[in-house]
Amino acid sequence: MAVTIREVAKRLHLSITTVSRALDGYDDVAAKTRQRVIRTARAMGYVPSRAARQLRRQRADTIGYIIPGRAPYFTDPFSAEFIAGLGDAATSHNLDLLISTAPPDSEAEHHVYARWVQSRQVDGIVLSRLRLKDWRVKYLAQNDFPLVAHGHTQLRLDFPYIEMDSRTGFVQLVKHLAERSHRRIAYIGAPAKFTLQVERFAGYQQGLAAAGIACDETLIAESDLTRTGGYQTAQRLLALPERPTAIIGVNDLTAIGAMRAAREQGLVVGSDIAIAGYDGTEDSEHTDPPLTTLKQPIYDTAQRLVEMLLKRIAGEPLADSHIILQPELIIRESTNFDLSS
Amino acid sequence: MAVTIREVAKRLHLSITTVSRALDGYDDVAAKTRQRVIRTARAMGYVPSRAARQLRRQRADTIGYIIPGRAPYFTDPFSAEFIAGLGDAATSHNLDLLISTAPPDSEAEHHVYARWVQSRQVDGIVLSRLRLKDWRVKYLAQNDFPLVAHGHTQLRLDFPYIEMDSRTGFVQLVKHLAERSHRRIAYIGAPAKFTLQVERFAGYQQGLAAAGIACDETLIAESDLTRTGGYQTAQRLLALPERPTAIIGVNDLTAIGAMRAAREQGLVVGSDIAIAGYDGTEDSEHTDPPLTTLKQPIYDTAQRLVEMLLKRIAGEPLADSHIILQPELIIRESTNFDLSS
DNA sequence: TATTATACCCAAAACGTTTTGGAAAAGCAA
DNA sequence: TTGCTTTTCCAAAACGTTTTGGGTATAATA
Repeated sequence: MAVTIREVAKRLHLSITTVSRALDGYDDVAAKTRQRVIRTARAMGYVPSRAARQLRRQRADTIGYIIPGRAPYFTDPFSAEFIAGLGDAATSHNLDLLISTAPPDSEAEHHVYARWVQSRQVDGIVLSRLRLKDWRVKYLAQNDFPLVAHGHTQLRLDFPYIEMDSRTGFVQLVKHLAERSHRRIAYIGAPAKFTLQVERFAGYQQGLAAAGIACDETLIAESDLTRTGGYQTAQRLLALPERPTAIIGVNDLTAIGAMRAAREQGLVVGSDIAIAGYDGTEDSEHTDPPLTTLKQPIYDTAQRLVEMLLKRIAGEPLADSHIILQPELIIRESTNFDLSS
Repeated sequence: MAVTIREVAKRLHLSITTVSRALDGYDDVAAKTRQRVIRTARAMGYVPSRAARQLRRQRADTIGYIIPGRAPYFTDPFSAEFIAGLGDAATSHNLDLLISTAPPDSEAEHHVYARWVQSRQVDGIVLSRLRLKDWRVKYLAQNDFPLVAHGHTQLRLDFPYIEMDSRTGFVQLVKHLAERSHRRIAYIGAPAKFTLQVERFAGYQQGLAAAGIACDETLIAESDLTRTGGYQTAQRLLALPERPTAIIGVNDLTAIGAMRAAREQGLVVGSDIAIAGYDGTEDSEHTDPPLTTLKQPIYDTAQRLVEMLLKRIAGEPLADSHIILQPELIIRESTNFDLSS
């Protein structure tokens, strides 16, 4: 059985109050006593019971994050990198990170959030992949529960977030392609309920308009943010009577799937067809050819979000609660050629 | 403020004992009363305080898993898929999953494990990427703390695990290559402290021996399980006076990095050179060409591990505490050609 | 010397559950 | 009616902390 503060106190012939306060660094305990306490506590391997502390302090020192889990989405590098960022930030602030899985908008998702909020086992929640009308935001705001998000919603609710200006990013990307003589630029998107889809798609359209290219409905397709989804959707696009000369994926995974589809049609990516993605995950560096992408700082964003969340939990004001970052256009061989040459 | 059991009791003019027992399904409360309790509890949005329950019950209903975090490793698909499996299994058993990050064998890693064990905030721990002399296993076993692992160690300690027979897998893989006329088969491994490296490397050597190929030291290199590591290491191997005709990566990421290096040398993977990996993550399907790999059921393994862990925690006997699975050799175009033709 | 300030320590309450060990009420048998 | 079960409920203890509100020496001041 683990050692409790009572045993430490007994060993030292002190009250548990004094032991507690010595360890917490209060100044109403003699320096000498504090030393004794700290030493024996360590020697005895004393670590406060998390549950007891949580109960008394009424906070959990834990933040929560929910990933889609397996079906219908599969784990993607975005989540992995995001979790790494959250985890490292949590560790460095002496927090714990609680993870759960639930498919977006499922019954299970409602359950998990409700449980976490009501049972007070997390002090705050990090959201990603926001949806236009995100019930999670509504729910958490309603319960006055601390949240921060990667991305925003269409709701009239104020909450701290970090967001990529992916619209502008996609405008740049389309421009880049148009400058290389592409006119038939396809777009493989995500379900329309995701904010990221709306933003990126708007950028795509704006980019087309800026380049004076009419928007061709047949070149617009929806997929599910996975490699396999991108692959299947691209197959359809490439089977069109007049196939696109460029494909933009809503994320890198989609683009990677599209590259495979193109190869299987006997097309050489980087000369017959251009393909680009979004995210700038490590994958994109190692594809054949390396993938042009819009890079967002996933890991760092996760870290910053944790810091924002901590401030929100502590009730401190946020210097800047709506942070907008520019993704970086990384041009690689998958698009870096002129179609007409 | 969240609603407590006391408020529910007051509303119903019952004792908190009765409310508690009604909700927990004891049979010493009248059916009618139970209905009333359940209904109002739900109506009031009552959820038991996790901390209070943990404190009283002396268990956390939480399992822990620690990932490397960012440096020096980067998030890889293995972790992502493993976490998805753990998370889904945890959810379906009404558990929580606590995640932390710490670089292998670091000071921080010791800290996290010690804290989790001593503060009783998790009931059990899942380990992956075991090391030959894994201090974590020693430490947990010493403290009689429930653990399950993906892989084993060289220590004389008994604990439940699921393990891949990756040795046999690599033997098959080498055989596959040898049958296609390869004699210069390189191997890019991981640091020797990992069990997986020892096993897979042994399989590589055994496979060479079986094919009557002398082991050439210059074709053996160590990397760090990342794409970038595989890329850099492969560059060195390909710069040898007599370059290898096949490269086996200790995992898919390494192989993916190697593919890139090969392409950059102007080699065509799948005809000039063969490259294969291990893991069978989704990445491997979409590379160019698709990557030959040894597939292991990461997601399912994680799920099964959680179930084993739960039994260990409950003190129930395990029907089978050392499970050994065969990886499946998936032959794709990256190796499926004969060198001499 | 008497008073006050300072330094150090502690008992008890509280956090919100679950569990123990009955007690009261109701039903049944004699 | 009396005694015995059975059913239904509950008071109080316990889990291990932190925090509140003093209390008791010792030192400083008058």
